[in-house]
Amino acid sequence: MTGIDEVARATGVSTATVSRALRGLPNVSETTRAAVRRAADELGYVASSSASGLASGRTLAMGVVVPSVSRWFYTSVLEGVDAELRSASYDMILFNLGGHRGDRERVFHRSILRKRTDALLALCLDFTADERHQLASIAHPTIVVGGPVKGLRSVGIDEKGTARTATEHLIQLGHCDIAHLGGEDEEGLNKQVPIGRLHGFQAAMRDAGLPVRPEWIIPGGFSLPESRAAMNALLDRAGPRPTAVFAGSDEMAMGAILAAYDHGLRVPDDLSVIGIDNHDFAESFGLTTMAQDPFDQGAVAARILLDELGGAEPRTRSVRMPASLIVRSSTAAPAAVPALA
Amino acid sequence: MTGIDEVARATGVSTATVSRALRGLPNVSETTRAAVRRAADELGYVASSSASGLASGRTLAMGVVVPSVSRWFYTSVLEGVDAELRSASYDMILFNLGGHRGDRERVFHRSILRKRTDALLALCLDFTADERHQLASIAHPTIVVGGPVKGLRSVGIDEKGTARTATEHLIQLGHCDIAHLGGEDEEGLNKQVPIGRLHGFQAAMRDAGLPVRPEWIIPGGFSLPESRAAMNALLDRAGPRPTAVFAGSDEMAMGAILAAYDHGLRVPDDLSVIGIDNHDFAESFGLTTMAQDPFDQGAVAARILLDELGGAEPRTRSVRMPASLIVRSSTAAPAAVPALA
DNA sequence: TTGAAAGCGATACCAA
DNA sequence: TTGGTATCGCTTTCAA
Repeated sequence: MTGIDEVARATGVSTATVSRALRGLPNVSETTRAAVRRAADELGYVASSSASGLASGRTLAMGVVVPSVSRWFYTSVLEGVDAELRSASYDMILFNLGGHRGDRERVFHRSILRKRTDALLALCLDFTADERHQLASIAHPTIVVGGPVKGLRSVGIDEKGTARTATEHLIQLGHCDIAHLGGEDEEGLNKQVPIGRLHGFQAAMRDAGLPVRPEWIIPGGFSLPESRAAMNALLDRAGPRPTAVFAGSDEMAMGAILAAYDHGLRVPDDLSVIGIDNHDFAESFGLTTMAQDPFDQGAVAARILLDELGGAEPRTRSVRMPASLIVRSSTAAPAAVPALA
Repeated sequence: MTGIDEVARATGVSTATVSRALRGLPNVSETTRAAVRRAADELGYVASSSASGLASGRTLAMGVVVPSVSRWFYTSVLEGVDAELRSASYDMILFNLGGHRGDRERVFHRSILRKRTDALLALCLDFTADERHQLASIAHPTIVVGGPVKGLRSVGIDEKGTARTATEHLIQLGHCDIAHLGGEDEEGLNKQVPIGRLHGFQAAMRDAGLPVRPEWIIPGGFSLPESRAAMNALLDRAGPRPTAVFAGSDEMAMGAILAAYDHGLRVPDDLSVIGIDNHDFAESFGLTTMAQDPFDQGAVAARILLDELGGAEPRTRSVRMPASLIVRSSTAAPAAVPALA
């Protein structure tokens, strides 16, 4: 592998100058810089990340911690983070918790402390006191996407407000019997997200003077199959059925739609369904939803970290990103009751 | 940040011994090792990856190149790779090409040469001659998942054979008018995958003496929305309609199912649909499919690289992984024609 | 604008 | 089994 001294030799300058020239630092004559660049290209020289990391104290890599990589929201954020890192020539080190409980330790103890990364971006995680302490002690810029998280700034939508708007959409259409498909999330993930959505639902119902039936608040695990099963179970029960469902995510909403089909119900005629996300499949399903843009959220979060690594003043406040209603064909006024709007 | 010499001082041994003790190398008395471990824990010491990388020449990180992170197959492979890396205490550096054309250069020139990684695992990529040369010149263990790729070993299913089996399933049910929803992939991705599947389809049709109508071979871009649109276009056309569709992936198959619904067709009564993958949603869609296990494929590929990094003999041959038919409710005999089976 | 030389924090060889 | 020390390849003062 070509080393810096070979480039220096080829150019007739010192290694110090080569280093400066290649990194675009000032105080290098343009002629020298050009010569160095050419030589480096010809020799195929690229600085070793270990060596420069050791010498400079910066790895030019960002750690990204994800709960899993198989959910639309996470991968979309990842794409956004990636786009931003790319533009800054930063590499991404991906820590996938993927249900492996004990693995958090790997991230917090081994990797961060190993100085493999310059900063850390976490998705939808909740941190233990110990972990938060760990993070603080390293003076590593850190941020969370899909918050909020106690003691850390985050980037994300207003969970409660978004859920409220979704629910109000159904109420305005004239629905009174509304179920909520919620996302009971796994241990260690940020429970504030599903909880915020539940609270928004309850608040909207309360404000409209509508009853919230406990048995109509069912867990969908943020997944289509689980939601479909849960919704089917609800529809199987004797007694009155809801005329609408507010699902805490589009994937769950799709599960609800399929469950409606399973029961021979038409959407939106017999059952209205609204979700949150604007998932890639939402349009295909004709799904009315509260659209958010996780790509953007990831990009914004990454940009904040990069700016701070670049010397910018740390921003302490969280960033609230927008969410907006997109009406498609999965919601309509209930069959018997005329719309109020 | 705690350094190795602080641990050495605290323990009363040399840094050399600390290094050996912590890495589990032989020739360290158990008493010493225990003492060192304890001191390291107390001080919160973890070796700097830059420093050890520089000194040892190994980064304990693997580069993983993905075309994008928003397709089920890729993320599933990623989970498998991750599981294997985790067990070996390797970190994952994720290079997401994500449609950013020029970005391949980043991977092949900057990152690999920068020695940020010890090995490289690529998903469904096709390499240019230059890139292949680049890879070879670094003596970096490399492998591809979702091949085959000229000049590189790969891990993947028998594309053609799998497609043939899928098509034969439809033929055995009595279908003669079969369309193929194919995956015209993007530039730079491995075209062998969609091409292999197309060839398998054609071969099965030919062997059965069935005609292949060019206008019934339509591109679905490996995506649900695109496939739904393409399928809708096909169903819109005047003239005879196919009674069955072989989709090159489950996501495309789902698009076909939704298109059938768009046209008021019932599945499987009016249209049978089969896919490839056994996607997370396949069961919910009642989709008959050729199941493959990308998680496993990723794990196997990662294991091969890790073994070689551990000193194992390089394996030169590609690995063929299994795929098997799962019959669900999206396929049945055509309405008019009785099943042959 | 450039060069010389001192680290950065581990690893690995050679002695002991 | 352990310690001393050269070394990995670059960055970064400090001088020139």
